[in-house]
Amino acid sequence: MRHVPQSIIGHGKGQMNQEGQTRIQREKRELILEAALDVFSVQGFRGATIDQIALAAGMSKPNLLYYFPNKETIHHQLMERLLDTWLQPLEHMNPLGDPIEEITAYVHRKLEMARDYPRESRIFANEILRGARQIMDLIKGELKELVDRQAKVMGNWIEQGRMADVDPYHLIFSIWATTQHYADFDAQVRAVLGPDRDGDGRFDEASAFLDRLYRKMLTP
Amino acid sequence: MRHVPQSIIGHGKGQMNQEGQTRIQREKRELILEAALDVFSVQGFRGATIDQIALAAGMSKPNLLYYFPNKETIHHQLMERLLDTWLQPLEHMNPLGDPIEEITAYVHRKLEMARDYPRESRIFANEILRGARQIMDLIKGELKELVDRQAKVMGNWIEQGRMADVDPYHLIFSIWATTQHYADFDAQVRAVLGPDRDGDGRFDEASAFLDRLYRKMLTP
DNA sequence: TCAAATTTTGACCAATTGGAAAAATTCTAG
DNA sequence: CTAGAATTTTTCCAATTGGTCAAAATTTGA
Repeated sequence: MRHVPQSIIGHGKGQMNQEGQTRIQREKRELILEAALDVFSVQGFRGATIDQIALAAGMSKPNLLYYFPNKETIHHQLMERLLDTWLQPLEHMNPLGDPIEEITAYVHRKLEMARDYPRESRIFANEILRGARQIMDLIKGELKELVDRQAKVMGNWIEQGRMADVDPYHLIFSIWATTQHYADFDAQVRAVLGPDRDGDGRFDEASAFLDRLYRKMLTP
Repeated sequence: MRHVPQSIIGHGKGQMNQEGQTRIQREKRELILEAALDVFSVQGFRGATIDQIALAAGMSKPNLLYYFPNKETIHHQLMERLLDTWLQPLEHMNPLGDPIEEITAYVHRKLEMARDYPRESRIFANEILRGARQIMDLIKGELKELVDRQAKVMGNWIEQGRMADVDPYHLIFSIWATTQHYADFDAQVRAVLGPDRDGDGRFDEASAFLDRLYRKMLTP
C-alpha cells in the first residue's frame, strides 16, 4: 500500500512524534526545500524539474515524491516559508524611532538581504513576474497587512512633520525595487559595471548611493 | 526537399526582393514575433511552447518552424529587437540640457514605457533573472556602451557642479529598478494598493513620487 | 530480536513538447 | 497559363518529464 507520510497523529501504533513527523521526514523535507531553493531560483518554476531537485537533494525522484505529492506543493511550501524571512526587515521598523534612521536602516537591511540571499529574491521575482498565482493569497493577506501597517506608521511621521510628505506605499515599492535590483538583475549589474568592480564592492557603492538617495528624499 | 527561407539573394530564379525576404516572409515573421512577445512575457522562455506561439500567431507549429529554426532563435531575435526600443529613452538624454530636467524626463519616459509596454519589460526581467544567457553579448556591448556614455555625461554635469555628486551607474540602476518595478511586479503592486486605486492611477502616483525623489536627490 | 511501520528503489507510463520529413497546396514571374 | 519557388499541412518521432506502483530495504519501538 502506498504510504502517505502526512498521516494523522495516533494512526496505528505509529512511531511518529507530536508533529506527525519522524526524524527522517523532518530532515529530508528540509533537505528537499533547500535543494528546491537552489533549483527554482536558477531555473524558475517551469524550468525546474523534479529530477533536478531530487538530484540536488541527493535522492531519487520517487523518493522525493514520497515526501511531497508534486512539484507545485514543493514550490508553494518553499514560498510560504521564504515570505516570512523576506518580510522580516519591514517588521522591525520601530514607530518610536527616528523616521529617517528607521527607514534608511530598513533600506540597508534589505540591501544586505539582496546580497546574502539572492536565491530567495530571485524566486520571488520569478513568482511575481508570473502573476504570483501561487502566493496571491499571501500577498493580499500577510504582506498587504504588514505594508498597510507600516504605511500608517509613516503616515503618522509625516503628520508630525518628522519626515517629508511622500506616499508611503510608493516609498516602500521604491525600496523594494532599488534593493532587490542588485539580486534579481545581478547579471546585468555585473555586466555594466564591468570586471573591474567585480567583488562585493558594488554593494558598498549601492549602500552609499541609496543612503544618500533616501536621506535626501526623506528630510522634510 | 526542405526549404530554408533564409536563402541567399540571387539563388535560382527566386522571387525574392532585395532583403532576401518575400512579402509573406516579412509579414509572417512579424506576426510570429508579436505572438512570441505575448506568450514569452507571460510564460517565460521555458514555460512557453512553440505550439502556444503558433496558435497565437494563427498558424500551425510546423508552419511556424518554417520561419524560425527553433524556439531559441525566436526568443533571441525578439530580444534583440526589443533591446533597441528599450534603450531608446536613455539615448535621448541631451548633454546640453539641464541635468535635473534631463534626468527626470528620462525617469518619466521610462515609467511611461513600463505602463505602455509591460510585456517588453517582463520579458527582459525574465531573461536577466535567468542570467541573461541569450543576450549577454548585447548587454556587454550595446547596452554597456550606452550606459558608459551617459554615465560620462553625468560625470561632466557633476564636475560642473550642476547636479549632486552621486554615482551615475547606480543612479541609472535605481531609475531602471523603480520604473520597471511597476511593470514587472505589477501583480504585487496591484495587490498591495488594493482594488480602490486600481485604474492607471498608480502610475500617476508613481510619477509624482519619482519626480520628487529624483529632484531632491539630484539638486546639488 | 522481531514485527510493524517507514523509507527507498526500480520499473514503468502517459502526456507534453521540440522538431523532422515529405507530400500537398498556393504564389508569382515571365 | 505554367513551371519553378514558396508556403502550408499531415504525419510522425524521440526526448523529456510529472507522476504511479509494488516490491525491497531499512528503521524503530517494544
